[in-house]
Amino acid sequence: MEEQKNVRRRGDDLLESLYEVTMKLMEEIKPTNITFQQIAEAAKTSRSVLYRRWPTTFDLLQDIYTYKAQRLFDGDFLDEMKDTGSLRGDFIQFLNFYQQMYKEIGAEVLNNYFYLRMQDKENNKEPVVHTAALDKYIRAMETILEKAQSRGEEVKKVSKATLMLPFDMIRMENLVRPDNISNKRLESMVDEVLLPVFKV
Amino acid sequence: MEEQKNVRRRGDDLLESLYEVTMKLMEEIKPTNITFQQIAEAAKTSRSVLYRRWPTTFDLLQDIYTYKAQRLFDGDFLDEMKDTGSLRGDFIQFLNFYQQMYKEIGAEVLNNYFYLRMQDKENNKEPVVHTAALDKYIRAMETILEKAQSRGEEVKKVSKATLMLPFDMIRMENLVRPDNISNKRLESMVDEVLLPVFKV
DNA sequence: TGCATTAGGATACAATTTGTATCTTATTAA
DNA sequence: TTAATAAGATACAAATTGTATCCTAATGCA
Repeated sequence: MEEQKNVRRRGDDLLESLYEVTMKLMEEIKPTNITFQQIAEAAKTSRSVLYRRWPTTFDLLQDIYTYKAQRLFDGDFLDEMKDTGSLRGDFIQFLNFYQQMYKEIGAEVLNNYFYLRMQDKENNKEPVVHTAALDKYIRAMETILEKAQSRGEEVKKVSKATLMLPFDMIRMENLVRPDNISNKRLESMVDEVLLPVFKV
Repeated sequence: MEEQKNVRRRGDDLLESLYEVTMKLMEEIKPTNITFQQIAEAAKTSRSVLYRRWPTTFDLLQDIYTYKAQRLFDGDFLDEMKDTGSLRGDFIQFLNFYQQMYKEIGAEVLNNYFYLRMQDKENNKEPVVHTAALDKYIRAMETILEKAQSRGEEVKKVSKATLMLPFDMIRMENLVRPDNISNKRLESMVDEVLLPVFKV
Protein backbone atom coordinates (compact mmCIF):
# COMPACT_ATOMS: atom_id res chain seq x y z
CA MET A 1 0.00 0.00 0.00
CA GLU A 2 1.69 3.17 -1.20
CA GLU A 3 0.87 6.21 0.93
CA GLN A 4 -0.37 9.55 -0.35
CA LYS A 5 2.24 11.17 -2.55
CA ASN A 6 1.39 14.84 -2.74
CA VAL A 7 4.21 16.51 -4.66
CA ARG A 8 3.44 16.64 -8.34
CA ARG A 9 6.24 17.61 -10.69
CA ARG A 10 6.79 17.28 -14.43
CA GLY A 11 9.55 16.95 -16.96
CA ASP A 12 12.97 18.20 -16.02
CA ASP A 13 11.99 19.18 -12.48
CA LEU A 14 10.90 15.64 -11.76
CA LEU A 15 13.84 14.14 -13.58
CA GLU A 16 16.43 16.16 -11.72
CA SER A 17 14.72 15.36 -8.46
CA LEU A 18 14.91 11.64 -9.24
CA TYR A 19 18.59 11.99 -10.08
CA GLU A 20 19.30 13.89 -6.89
CA VAL A 21 17.41 11.43 -4.71
CA THR A 22 19.18 8.48 -6.29
CA MET A 23 22.57 10.07 -5.82
CA LYS A 24 21.74 10.81 -2.20
CA LEU A 25 20.56 7.24 -1.64
CA MET A 26 23.83 5.97 -3.03
CA GLU A 27 25.69 7.62 -0.20
CA GLU A 28 24.27 4.87 1.98
CA ILE A 29 23.35 2.08 -0.42
CA LYS A 30 25.72 0.70 -3.01
CA PRO A 31 24.58 1.04 -6.65
CA THR A 32 24.39 -2.74 -6.97
CA ASN A 33 21.85 -2.93 -4.18
CA ILE A 34 19.65 0.08 -4.77
CA THR A 35 15.99 -0.51 -5.70
CA PHE A 36 13.31 1.39 -7.58
CA GLN A 37 11.08 1.01 -4.57
CA GLN A 38 13.49 2.93 -2.36
CA ILE A 39 13.99 5.63 -4.94
CA ALA A 40 10.28 6.13 -5.47
CA GLU A 41 9.66 6.44 -1.76
CA ALA A 42 12.53 8.82 -1.17
CA ALA A 43 11.48 10.95 -4.12
CA LYS A 44 7.86 10.94 -2.97
CA THR A 45 6.61 9.65 -6.25
CA SER A 46 5.30 6.42 -7.71
CA ARG A 47 7.22 3.48 -9.09
CA SER A 48 5.28 3.90 -12.32
CA VAL A 49 7.18 7.10 -12.95
CA LEU A 50 10.44 5.20 -12.76
CA TYR A 51 9.44 2.20 -14.84
CA ARG A 52 8.12 4.48 -17.58
CA ARG A 53 11.62 5.88 -17.98
CA TRP A 54 14.04 3.07 -17.18
CA PRO A 55 13.77 -0.72 -17.42
CA THR A 56 16.34 -1.28 -14.66
CA THR A 57 18.31 0.71 -12.12
CA PHE A 58 21.40 0.27 -14.25
CA ASP A 59 19.82 2.33 -17.01
CA LEU A 60 18.87 4.99 -14.52
CA LEU A 61 22.44 5.20 -13.27
CA GLN A 62 23.72 5.50 -16.81
CA ASP A 63 21.39 8.42 -17.45
CA ILE A 64 22.31 10.12 -14.21
CA TYR A 65 26.01 10.11 -14.89
CA THR A 66 25.61 10.96 -18.55
CA TYR A 67 23.49 13.93 -17.56
CA LYS A 68 26.02 15.10 -15.00
CA ALA A 69 28.93 14.60 -17.35
CA GLN A 70 27.08 16.44 -20.10
CA ARG A 71 26.58 19.50 -17.94
CA LEU A 72 30.25 19.34 -17.14
CA PHE A 73 31.52 19.17 -20.70
CA ASP A 74 29.03 21.76 -21.89
CA GLY A 75 30.79 24.29 -19.69
CA ASP A 76 32.82 26.87 -21.55
CA PHE A 77 35.78 26.78 -19.24
CA LEU A 78 38.19 26.21 -22.11
CA ASP A 79 37.12 29.51 -23.70
CA GLU A 80 38.56 31.34 -20.75
CA MET A 81 42.08 30.17 -21.48
CA LYS A 82 44.56 32.98 -21.84
CA ASP A 83 47.87 33.07 -23.63
CA THR A 84 50.25 32.85 -20.72
CA GLY A 85 53.27 33.60 -22.88
CA SER A 86 54.91 30.18 -22.65
CA LEU A 87 54.12 26.58 -23.46
CA ARG A 88 54.80 25.70 -19.86
CA GLY A 89 52.34 28.25 -18.59
CA ASP A 90 49.71 27.21 -21.11
CA PHE A 91 50.02 23.57 -20.09
CA ILE A 92 49.73 24.37 -16.41
CA GLN A 93 46.65 26.48 -17.10
CA PHE A 94 45.21 23.70 -19.25
CA LEU A 95 45.68 21.00 -16.63
CA ASN A 96 44.28 23.35 -14.01
CA PHE A 97 41.10 23.82 -16.03
CA TYR A 98 40.52 20.10 -16.33
CA GLN A 99 41.38 19.52 -12.72
CA GLN A 100 38.93 22.25 -11.78
CA MET A 101 36.32 20.47 -13.87
CA TYR A 102 36.84 17.24 -11.95
CA LYS A 103 36.60 19.06 -8.65
CA GLU A 104 33.41 20.96 -9.50
CA ILE A 105 31.28 17.97 -10.36
CA GLY A 106 33.30 15.51 -8.34
CA ALA A 107 35.73 12.89 -9.53
CA GLU A 108 33.24 10.16 -8.69
CA VAL A 109 30.71 11.39 -11.21
CA LEU A 110 33.20 11.30 -14.05
CA ASN A 111 34.68 8.00 -13.01
CA ASN A 112 31.23 6.46 -12.77
CA TYR A 113 30.28 7.90 -16.10
CA PHE A 114 33.27 6.38 -17.83
CA TYR A 115 32.79 3.09 -16.05
CA LEU A 116 29.10 2.73 -16.89
CA ARG A 117 29.80 3.63 -20.49
CA MET A 118 32.37 0.85 -20.62
CA GLN A 119 29.98 -1.70 -19.13
CA ASP A 120 27.58 -0.90 -21.93
CA LYS A 121 29.99 -1.22 -24.82
CA GLU A 122 28.07 -4.11 -26.32
CA ASN A 123 24.98 -1.95 -26.61
CA ASN A 124 27.07 0.62 -28.38
CA LYS A 125 25.06 3.60 -27.25
CA GLU A 126 26.10 6.81 -28.92
CA PRO A 127 28.89 8.27 -26.80
CA VAL A 128 27.73 11.79 -27.60
CA VAL A 129 29.13 13.41 -24.53
CA HIS A 130 32.42 11.68 -24.87
CA THR A 131 33.14 12.61 -28.48
CA ALA A 132 31.96 16.19 -27.99
CA ALA A 133 34.36 16.53 -25.08
CA LEU A 134 37.17 14.98 -27.08
CA ASP A 135 36.71 17.36 -30.02
CA LYS A 136 36.83 20.29 -27.67
CA TYR A 137 39.93 18.90 -26.01
CA ILE A 138 41.79 18.21 -29.25
CA ARG A 139 41.10 21.69 -30.57
CA ALA A 140 42.41 23.24 -27.36
CA MET A 141 45.59 21.16 -27.49
CA GLU A 142 46.22 22.08 -31.12
CA THR A 143 45.76 25.74 -30.33
CA ILE A 144 48.23 25.57 -27.47
CA LEU A 145 50.84 23.83 -29.60
CA GLU A 146 50.34 26.20 -32.54
CA LYS A 147 50.75 29.21 -30.30
CA ALA A 148 53.98 27.74 -28.98
CA GLN A 149 55.23 27.26 -32.55
CA SER A 150 54.46 30.83 -33.58
CA ARG A 151 56.12 31.99 -30.40
CA GLY A 152 59.30 30.22 -31.46
CA GLU A 153 59.07 27.28 -29.08
CA GLU A 154 59.65 24.29 -31.29
CA VAL A 155 57.15 21.49 -30.87
CA LYS A 156 57.29 17.77 -31.70
CA LYS A 157 54.93 16.01 -34.04
CA VAL A 158 53.14 13.25 -32.09
CA SER A 159 50.47 10.66 -32.78
CA LYS A 160 46.86 11.37 -31.98
CA ALA A 161 46.91 8.91 -29.09
CA THR A 162 49.83 10.77 -27.54
CA LEU A 163 47.95 14.01 -27.98
CA MET A 164 45.51 12.59 -25.42
CA LEU A 165 48.24 12.32 -22.80
CA PRO A 166 47.35 15.40 -20.72
CA PHE A 167 43.69 14.39 -20.59
CA ASP A 168 44.57 10.78 -19.78
CA MET A 169 46.91 11.86 -17.00
CA ILE A 170 44.31 14.03 -15.30
CA ARG A 171 41.83 11.18 -15.52
CA MET A 172 44.29 8.67 -14.13
CA GLU A 173 45.19 10.94 -11.23
CA ASN A 174 41.54 11.40 -10.33
CA LEU A 175 40.83 7.71 -10.64
CA VAL A 176 43.79 6.32 -8.73
CA ARG A 177 45.25 9.07 -6.57
CA PRO A 178 42.36 11.54 -6.15
CA ASP A 179 43.46 12.87 -2.78
CA ASN A 180 46.89 13.70 -3.99
CA ILE A 181 46.38 16.31 -6.69
CA SER A 182 48.13 19.49 -5.63
CA ASN A 183 49.31 22.40 -7.69
CA LYS A 184 52.78 21.03 -7.19
CA ARG A 185 51.74 17.71 -8.71
CA LEU A 186 50.20 19.44 -11.72
CA GLU A 187 53.43 21.37 -12.22
CA SER A 188 55.50 18.22 -12.01
CA MET A 189 53.23 16.64 -14.61
CA VAL A 190 54.09 19.53 -16.90
CA ASP A 191 57.80 19.72 -16.15
CA GLU A 192 58.57 16.01 -15.95
CA VAL A 193 56.18 14.71 -18.60
CA LEU A 194 54.38 17.13 -20.89
CA LEU A 195 57.27 19.41 -21.77
CA PRO A 196 59.72 16.56 -22.51
CA VAL A 197 57.04 14.89 -24.63
CA PHE A 198 55.78 17.87 -26.63
CA LYS A 199 58.68 20.32 -26.71
CA VAL A 200 61.79 19.80 -28.82
CA MET B 1 10.59 -24.60 -4.08
CA GLU B 2 14.25 -25.20 -4.74
CA GLU B 3 14.94 -28.30 -6.83
CA GLN B 4 17.41 -31.05 -5.99
CA LYS B 5 20.93 -29.69 -6.05
CA ASN B 6 23.28 -32.63 -6.39
CA VAL B 7 26.75 -31.18 -6.83
CA ARG B 8 28.48 -30.84 -3.49
CA ARG B 9 31.69 -28.83 -3.36
CA ARG B 10 33.69 -27.21 -0.61
CA GLY B 11 36.07 -24.35 0.02
CA ASP B 12 37.98 -23.01 -2.95
CA ASP B 13 36.34 -25.30 -5.49
CA LEU B 14 32.94 -23.97 -4.53
CA LEU B 15 34.17 -20.41 -4.29
CA GLU B 16 35.78 -20.38 -7.71
CA SER B 17 32.69 -21.95 -9.19
CA LEU B 18 30.54 -19.20 -7.69
CA TYR B 19 32.90 -16.59 -9.10
CA GLU B 20 32.85 -18.17 -12.54
CA VAL B 21 29.07 -18.49 -12.61
CA THR B 22 28.62 -14.89 -11.53
CA MET B 23 31.05 -13.66 -14.15
CA LYS B 24 29.24 -15.65 -16.79
CA LEU B 25 25.86 -14.32 -15.68
CA MET B 26 27.18 -10.81 -15.97
CA GLU B 27 27.69 -11.29 -19.67
CA GLU B 28 23.90 -11.08 -19.92
CA ILE B 29 22.84 -9.24 -16.78
CA LYS B 30 24.34 -5.97 -15.62
CA PRO B 31 26.09 -6.08 -12.21
CA THR B 32 23.50 -3.68 -10.80
CA ASN B 33 20.66 -6.07 -11.61
CA ILE B 34 22.08 -9.46 -10.78
CA THR B 35 20.47 -11.47 -7.92
CA PHE B 36 21.63 -14.11 -5.48
CA GLN B 37 18.72 -16.26 -6.58
CA GLN B 38 19.98 -16.38 -10.13
CA ILE B 39 23.53 -17.09 -9.07
CA ALA B 40 22.51 -19.92 -6.77
CA GLU B 41 20.42 -21.56 -9.48
CA ALA B 42 23.10 -21.21 -12.13
CA ALA B 43 25.74 -22.56 -9.76
CA LYS B 44 23.50 -25.45 -8.73
CA THR B 45 23.79 -24.62 -5.08
CA SER B 46 21.68 -23.05 -2.36
CA ARG B 47 21.19 -19.42 -1.54
CA SER B 48 22.35 -20.20 1.99
CA VAL B 49 25.82 -20.75 0.63
CA LEU B 50 25.84 -17.25 -0.78
CA TYR B 51 24.36 -15.46 2.23
CA ARG B 52 26.87 -17.14 4.52
CA ARG B 53 29.65 -15.47 2.59
CA TRP B 54 28.32 -12.12 1.39
CA PRO B 55 25.63 -9.80 2.75
CA THR B 56 24.90 -8.34 -0.69
CA THR B 57 25.82 -8.90 -4.32
CA PHE B 58 28.06 -5.84 -4.14
CA ASP B 59 30.30 -7.60 -1.64
CA LEU B 60 30.41 -10.67 -3.83
CA LEU B 61 31.48 -8.59 -6.81
CA GLN B 62 34.18 -6.94 -4.74
CA ASP B 63 35.57 -10.32 -3.76
CA ILE B 64 35.43 -11.62 -7.30
CA TYR B 65 37.43 -8.80 -8.76
CA THR B 66 39.85 -8.61 -5.87
CA TYR B 67 40.50 -12.32 -6.27
CA LYS B 68 41.02 -12.02 -10.01
CA ALA B 69 43.24 -8.99 -9.66
CA GLN B 70 45.25 -10.75 -6.96
CA ARG B 71 45.91 -13.77 -9.14
CA LEU B 72 46.90 -11.37 -11.86
CA PHE B 73 49.45 -9.47 -9.83
CA ASP B 74 50.78 -12.61 -8.19
CA GLY B 75 52.08 -13.76 -11.54
CA ASP B 76 55.86 -13.82 -11.83
CA PHE B 77 55.97 -12.45 -15.33
CA LEU B 78 58.31 -9.67 -14.24
CA ASP B 79 60.96 -12.23 -13.28
CA GLU B 80 61.21 -13.27 -16.89
CA MET B 81 62.47 -9.89 -18.02
CA LYS B 82 65.70 -9.99 -19.92
CA ASP B 83 68.28 -7.30 -20.46
CA THR B 84 67.56 -6.30 -24.04
CA GLY B 85 70.66 -4.15 -24.26
CA SER B 86 68.93 -0.79 -24.49
CA LEU B 87 66.54 1.32 -22.43
CA ARG B 88 64.21 1.42 -25.39
CA GLY B 89 64.16 -2.36 -25.67
CA ASP B 90 63.66 -2.76 -21.94
CA PHE B 91 60.72 -0.37 -21.94
CA ILE B 92 59.06 -2.13 -24.85
CA GLN B 93 59.51 -5.47 -23.12
CA PHE B 94 58.17 -4.00 -19.89
CA LEU B 95 55.03 -2.58 -21.50
CA ASN B 96 54.54 -5.85 -23.33
CA PHE B 97 54.54 -7.75 -20.06
CA TYR B 98 51.89 -5.55 -18.52
CA GLN B 99 49.85 -5.57 -21.68
CA GLN B 100 50.04 -9.37 -21.70
CA MET B 101 48.83 -9.34 -18.13
CA TYR B 102 45.77 -7.31 -19.07
CA LYS B 103 45.01 -9.57 -22.00
CA GLU B 104 45.20 -12.77 -19.98
CA ILE B 105 42.64 -11.86 -17.35
CA GLY B 106 40.84 -9.25 -19.42
CA ALA B 107 40.84 -5.52 -19.11
CA GLU B 108 37.32 -5.57 -17.70
CA VAL B 109 38.46 -7.35 -14.56
CA LEU B 110 40.85 -4.61 -13.60
CA ASN B 111 38.43 -1.88 -14.54
CA ASN B 112 35.75 -3.41 -12.38
CA TYR B 113 38.25 -3.89 -9.61
CA PHE B 114 39.14 -0.22 -9.57
CA TYR B 115 35.53 0.82 -9.86
CA LEU B 116 34.39 -1.27 -6.92
CA ARG B 117 37.34 -0.09 -4.86
CA MET B 118 36.34 3.48 -5.60
CA GLN B 119 32.73 2.87 -4.58
CA ASP B 120 33.98 1.51 -1.29
CA LYS B 121 36.36 4.27 -0.36
CA GLU B 122 34.48 5.13 2.83
CA ASN B 123 34.99 1.60 4.11
CA ASN B 124 38.67 1.98 3.40
CA LYS B 125 39.34 -1.70 2.94
CA GLU B 126 43.01 -2.59 2.82
CA PRO B 127 44.13 -2.26 -0.77
CA VAL B 128 46.41 -5.26 -0.41
CA VAL B 129 46.50 -6.15 -4.06
CA HIS B 130 47.13 -2.63 -5.09
CA THR B 131 50.14 -1.92 -2.90
CA ALA B 132 51.70 -5.33 -3.48
CA ALA B 133 51.50 -4.81 -7.21
CA LEU B 134 52.91 -1.33 -6.89
CA ASP B 135 55.95 -2.47 -4.93
CA LYS B 136 56.69 -5.04 -7.57
CA TYR B 137 56.27 -2.49 -10.30
CA ILE B 138 58.46 0.15 -8.67
CA ARG B 139 61.29 -2.33 -8.15
CA ALA B 140 61.14 -3.37 -11.80
CA MET B 141 61.23 0.21 -12.98
CA GLU B 142 64.18 1.05 -10.77
CA THR B 143 66.07 -1.96 -12.08
CA ILE B 144 65.45 -0.94 -15.67
CA LEU B 145 66.64 2.60 -15.05
CA GLU B 146 69.71 1.47 -13.09
CA LYS B 147 70.69 -0.90 -15.88
CA ALA B 148 70.39 1.96 -18.35
CA GLN B 149 72.67 4.11 -16.18
CA SER B 150 75.34 1.46 -15.87
CA ARG B 151 75.09 0.95 -19.61
CA GLY B 152 75.92 4.61 -20.11
CA GLU B 153 72.43 5.79 -21.06
CA GLU B 154 71.87 8.80 -18.87
CA VAL B 155 68.58 8.88 -17.03
CA LYS B 156 66.54 11.69 -15.50
CA LYS B 157 65.60 11.92 -11.85
CA VAL B 158 61.79 12.00 -11.62
CA SER B 159 59.18 12.08 -8.87
CA LYS B 160 57.59 8.90 -7.61
CA ALA B 161 54.29 9.82 -9.23
CA THR B 162 56.00 10.14 -12.60
CA LEU B 163 57.67 6.80 -12.07
CA MET B 164 54.13 5.38 -12.34
CA LEU B 165 53.71 6.71 -15.86
CA PRO B 166 54.31 3.47 -17.79
CA PHE B 167 51.89 1.59 -15.55
CA ASP B 168 49.31 4.37 -15.74
CA MET B 169 49.57 4.53 -19.50
CA ILE B 170 48.94 0.82 -19.96
CA ARG B 171 46.02 1.07 -17.61
CA MET B 172 44.62 4.07 -19.40
CA GLU B 173 44.94 2.43 -22.79
CA ASN B 174 43.07 -0.61 -21.55
CA LEU B 175 40.42 1.54 -19.95
CA VAL B 176 39.80 3.97 -22.79
CA ARG B 177 41.03 2.45 -26.03
CA PRO B 178 41.15 -1.29 -25.33
CA ASP B 179 40.65 -2.37 -28.94
CA ASN B 180 43.46 -0.24 -30.16
CA ILE B 181 46.54 -1.63 -28.44
CA SER B 182 48.92 -2.88 -31.10
CA ASN B 183 52.64 -3.46 -30.90
CA LYS B 184 52.96 -0.29 -32.90
CA ARG B 185 51.04 1.64 -30.26
CA LEU B 186 53.24 0.24 -27.50
CA GLU B 187 56.31 1.33 -29.44
CA SER B 188 54.92 4.80 -29.95
CA MET B 189 54.29 4.99 -26.21
CA VAL B 190 57.97 4.29 -25.68
CA ASP B 191 59.33 6.53 -28.42
CA GLU B 192 56.99 9.47 -28.01
CA VAL B 193 56.53 9.43 -24.26
CA LEU B 194 58.69 7.17 -22.08
CA LEU B 195 62.08 7.87 -23.66
CA PRO B 196 61.61 11.67 -23.72
CA VAL B 197 60.44 11.53 -20.09
CA PHE B 198 63.08 9.21 -18.63
CA LYS B 199 66.12 9.57 -20.85
CA VAL B 200 68.32 12.65 -20.84
C1' DT C 1 -12.05 30.12 -22.11
C1' DG C 2 -12.85 25.51 -22.84
C1' DC C 3 -11.50 20.99 -24.09
C1' DA C 4 -8.46 17.26 -25.54
C1' DT C 5 -4.05 15.50 -24.72
C1' DT C 6 -0.32 14.42 -21.95
C1' DA C 7 1.98 12.68 -18.16
C1' DG C 8 2.27 12.05 -12.97
C1' DG C 9 0.51 9.34 -9.49
C1' DA C 10 -2.27 5.44 -6.98
C1' DT C 11 -3.38 0.88 -6.69
C1' DA C 12 -3.51 -3.98 -7.52
C1' DC C 13 -1.50 -8.45 -8.45
C1' DA C 14 1.34 -12.41 -9.45
C1' DA C 15 6.00 -13.60 -9.63
C1' DT C 16 10.44 -13.06 -7.93
C1' DT C 17 13.87 -11.89 -4.56
C1' DT C 18 15.42 -11.06 0.07
C1' DG C 19 17.01 -12.05 4.63
C1' DT C 20 16.81 -15.16 8.24
C1' DA C 21 16.17 -19.43 10.64
C1' DT C 22 16.15 -24.38 11.10
C1' DC C 23 17.16 -28.92 9.74
C1' DT C 24 19.75 -32.70 7.41
C1' DT C 25 23.86 -34.77 5.82
C1' DA C 26 28.34 -35.22 3.33
C1' DT C 27 33.06 -34.18 4.17
C1' DT C 28 37.12 -33.22 7.09
C1' DA C 29 40.13 -33.29 10.70
C1' DA C 30 41.23 -35.07 15.19
C1' DT D 1 35.71 -43.78 14.61
C1' DT D 2 33.84 -39.83 16.00
C1' DA D 3 33.13 -34.84 16.55
C1' DA D 4 33.28 -30.67 14.22
C1' DT D 5 32.49 -28.27 10.07
C1' DA D 6 30.31 -26.62 6.19
C1' DA D 7 27.09 -27.56 2.15
C1' DG D 8 22.62 -27.90 0.94
C1' DA D 9 17.24 -28.08 1.47
C1' DT D 10 13.32 -25.94 2.97
C1' DA D 11 10.24 -22.61 4.92
C1' DC D 12 8.44 -18.03 5.66
C1' DA D 13 7.42 -13.19 6.06
C1' DA D 14 8.77 -9.04 4.06
C1' DA D 15 10.34 -6.51 0.20
C1' DT D 16 10.85 -5.91 -4.73
C1' DT D 17 9.66 -6.50 -9.47
C1' DG D 18 7.23 -5.89 -13.72
C1' DT D 19 2.96 -4.99 -15.70
C1' DA D 20 -1.64 -3.28 -16.12
C1' DT D 21 -5.43 -0.21 -15.13
C1' DC D 22 -7.48 3.74 -13.42
C1' DC D 23 -7.61 8.59 -11.83
C1' DT D 24 -6.52 13.41 -12.24
C1' DA D 25 -3.53 17.60 -12.43
C1' DA D 26 -1.09 20.22 -15.71
C1' DT D 27 -0.42 21.64 -20.47
C1' DG D 28 -1.29 23.30 -24.86
C1' DC D 29 -4.03 24.41 -28.49
C1' DA D 30 -8.39 25.97 -30.82
